[in-house]
Formats: sequence, structure tokens, C-alpha cells
Amino acid sequence: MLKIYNTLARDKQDFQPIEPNKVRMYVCGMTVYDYCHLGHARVMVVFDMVYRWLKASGYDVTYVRNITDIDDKIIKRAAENGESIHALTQRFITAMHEDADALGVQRPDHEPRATQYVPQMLEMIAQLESNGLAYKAADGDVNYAVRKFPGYGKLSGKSLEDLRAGERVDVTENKNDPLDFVLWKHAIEQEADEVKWDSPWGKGRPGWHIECSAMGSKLLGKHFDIHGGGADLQFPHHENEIAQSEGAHQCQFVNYWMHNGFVRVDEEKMSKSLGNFFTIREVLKKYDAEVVRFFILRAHYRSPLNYSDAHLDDAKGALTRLYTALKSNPPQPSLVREGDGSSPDGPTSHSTRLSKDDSQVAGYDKGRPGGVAVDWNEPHARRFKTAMDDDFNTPEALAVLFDLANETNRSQSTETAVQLRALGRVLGLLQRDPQQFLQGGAGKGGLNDAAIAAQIEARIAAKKAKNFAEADHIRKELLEAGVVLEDSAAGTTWRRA
RNA sequence: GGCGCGAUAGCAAAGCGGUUAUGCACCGGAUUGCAAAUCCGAUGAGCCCAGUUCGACUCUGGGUCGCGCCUCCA
Repeated sequence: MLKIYNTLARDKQDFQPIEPNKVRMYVCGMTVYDYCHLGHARVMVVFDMVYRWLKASGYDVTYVRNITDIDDKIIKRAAENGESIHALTQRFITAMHEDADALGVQRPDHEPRATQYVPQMLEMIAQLESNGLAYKAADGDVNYAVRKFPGYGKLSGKSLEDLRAGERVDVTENKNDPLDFVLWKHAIEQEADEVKWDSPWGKGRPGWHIECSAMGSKLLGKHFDIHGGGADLQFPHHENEIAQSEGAHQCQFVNYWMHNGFVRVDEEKMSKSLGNFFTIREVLKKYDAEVVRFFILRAHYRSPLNYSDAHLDDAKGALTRLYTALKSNPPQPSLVREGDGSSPDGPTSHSTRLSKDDSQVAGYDKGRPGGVAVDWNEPHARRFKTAMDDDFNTPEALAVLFDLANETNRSQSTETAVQLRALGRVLGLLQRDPQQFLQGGAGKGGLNDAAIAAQIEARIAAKKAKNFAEADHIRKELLEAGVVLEDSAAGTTWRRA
């Protein structure tokens, strides 16, 4: 039985889908005015892992991750660049897809953009108005009347009184209550037509929170299973989403709220405003994308994750161990059987679907064979499942992979190697040819494969002639170029350090 | 000020009221021409103070420190 930590309950709860066998899940995605940083990478990878595990568990999952393509920062950036909103957002949506693909993140089933759902937002605002929860302010904005919604604060555990006491709340004479938030922002003369929509309340554009309520209910229904996002969205964004959705529809909005922890730099939250962020593409110049994915999955999704080169190096070393165990057991196309119906438990099997979805991945595991289905009766797989069912405990699940690697090394058994790869696949890991991973240094050292092969030949000749000084010299040179040689009975192989 | 989260070996990071987490690093051994990889073994832990218990890293209370949200933020 899958347990999920539900922010709403502040506790782990048994996961019970609304509709048997089906899961409807919404995750707050990116505001596209710049490149994604590692914090964004974490949301994408974490919920990709959740998506994969739900599917591997046999659920039919509908996954929505929105794109915010209209907002103050976007307008500002477009103006700075002398670029249209559309050109700017399109550019960064493309970049985001490149980054996500690189990290082995499967595309969500829907990726709605705010600008495509303005009519649905207007509809919702009208509903809120008729329910007495929204009002038009003097400045032309339409605001949500927070005091009129009894459940306000239930997600974040804040009371209106506590919030009031805080000194950081914006005081505006246009709001009935300082905590009220904007549903519809009135248009400003000098703004481009591109950011203005007609509405019953005059020209304007949507506030930030309304898009998720509108798109969520449109694509997943008024009541769905899982809603996720970064921990910083818990308040006010998600709290406001609840107020809007439940206020408009008069029914429960979401059953399970999931929030992932932050990526930190020097024990501090990585964020744009602090300026201490690293973009995904920046990091990918230095580290293999799968190493970055492994690094993220190595910590529990709710824990803080400290970023540093040392930690990435460490992750690389760990992943190298797993791939080394698979070295003598590369993917075997003859063993590939798509969707034989196995799933850890759960209602029905959908593993054919899993295979299909994998083929969409454009990143490092693109073009890989679909892989072998997991034997869920095998002890390691059971441990893996127990870990994943316990609020997606990926560190524990990965520990199982290392045990499997150890057994593979010890026994040279094909079965354990196959199982290792199959379980790795559930996490979106270990699907490459081990040689490709081990030899694929990120442009380090100037040596190409042919030059390395030539050096190895020369060393073999030297060894044959018992000229060990020369053989060692060659090896040392290669090592200085970042290439490690490994002699075995079968011959000499190499990898990049 | 209000609310919340965390503190585990050199580093990273989990589970667990009593029995090896795991990875990297380090030490000893096997293997190797020497290495690397691999295997075997050893070392090494639970912020502080109380309490509950036959027994606590694990539960309870207090303290200390760190982080986050309360403003845009994944």
C-alpha cells in the first residue's frame, strides 16, 4: 500500500485514488522568462519519479504540469529584451523541454499554458463573484475576499490572525483585507495589447493563482488526487488555489498535497532573488545528466538537497559503481519483452504503457530498448517496492540497487544484473550502455577514442615484451588525460575518471 | 513576532524501541607483473539535558543550533 506524506494532514496517509486504478495529478511548473535552475530540476525529476512509480504500480495516471506564460516578470523581461511576450516564452519553453529531456523527465500528459486558458479563468472568477467571494476594487482589480472563505489557511497551517500579525503583508487601500489576493489585474495603458484580455471587469490579465485552479479543474476535474510543487508554493500559492477552487466549486479540490524540499547552496535556499542559482544547462556542461538525476533521487524528496561540486562528484562515483556492475551485462535485446503484465501490485497492469512512455524520452535514455519487466517477487524488488511505497523513499530504493550491484559483482549472475537494470528503469536510471556512461566524460582531456585505443594497443605490446616500465608509462599518461585502464582476463578496458 | 521542518559516523544519506542501511573516503587482506575494477574484513554514528522502558539513534518533555514560509520564488 502506497503511503504519501500529505501536507494537508501533516502526516503520511494511505493513498486511496478517487477513481479506482486512476490517478489524476497536477504539478506547478515553471514561469518561463529564464532558464531553469537546479531547483526547477528537482521539481521536474521528483514528480517524474512519482509519475513513474504510480504507473509502475499499475495506475492509469494523468499528469498535468502547467506553464506560466503570462506574469509580471515575463512582461518585464520581454520589455527589457525588446522581445514579444510570445517570442520570449516560446524560447524558454523550448529550453525547458531540452533541460527536462536531458534529465530523463518524461513529458506530462498535458502541459497547459496560462494564456490558453483565460476563458476558463474568467468563468471561474465569475463563479467566485456570484458566490460572494470576489469583488472589484477601486483600482479595477478583481480580488478574492479571503475572509469570506472559512477554510483559508488549512494547507499552510496559518490563521488569518497570525498572518495579520506579520509585518510583511502588503497594505493596499484597494483591498478590503490586506490578505486578499488578485484574481484579475486591470490593464495599464502603456502595456502591450499582447498582455490584455477582455473581461466583464474590463481589460486586464489573470492573477497568478487563478491559472492553476482553472487549468487543474478543466483538465483533471473539480476534485482530483494529487497536487504537487515546491515547498515555497505551499503559501500563498497553493492556499489560494484551494480558496479559489473550493470557493468556486463548493467541493474538495485535492486529496493529497505534496511538496518537495529546496535545493540549497551553502545551506541556503537556491533562488533567483538570492542570485545563488545554477542553471541546469550550466551544470550539464560539467556533469552527466544522469549523474544530476541520480544526485536528486539520492535524497528524499522532502529533505533539503545541498548542491556542490563535491556532492555531484560523489554522486558520479556512486553511479559509476552501479554501471560498473552492469558492464559485463549490457542490455540484451533478446531478453527485452515489452509489457508482460507485471507490476508490484496495484489494480491492473499497465506496463505496456510504461514502455511506450519511455520511448518518448529524448534525453540520455532515448532510443534505449524498452527494458525487461521487473520480477516483483524477487526479494530485492520487494524491498525496493516497500521503500517506494513509503512516501517515495528513493534513498532506500537506491540502497537496494547497490546491494543488487554487489550481488552481481559477486556472482556474475545475469539475473541480478537484469533485475538491477529493470529496477533502475523504474527510477529513470541505468538504461544506457554501461560503456557509454563510463567512457562518456564531459569533454575532459583531449583524447578521442581512437587515440586511447592506439595507446592501449601500444601498452599491450609493451606488456607482451615484458617492458613494464613502458606499459606503466602509457597507463600513467592516459590517467593524466583522465582515462583509467582496467586489465582483466578478457582484455583491457577503459573509462573516464 | 507567528507558523513549520531538521540535527545520524570524515562527507553524503535512510530505515529501525533490542540484531550489517547504503554510497564516497580511509585501514587490512585476496586478486594483479604493478595498478584499476572487484571481492572479503575492520574502523567509525546518532546536538545537549531529563523522562518513559528490561532496553532509545528511534518514543515524550525541555534546551541549543540550523533551515524555511509569512513578499516574487520550484
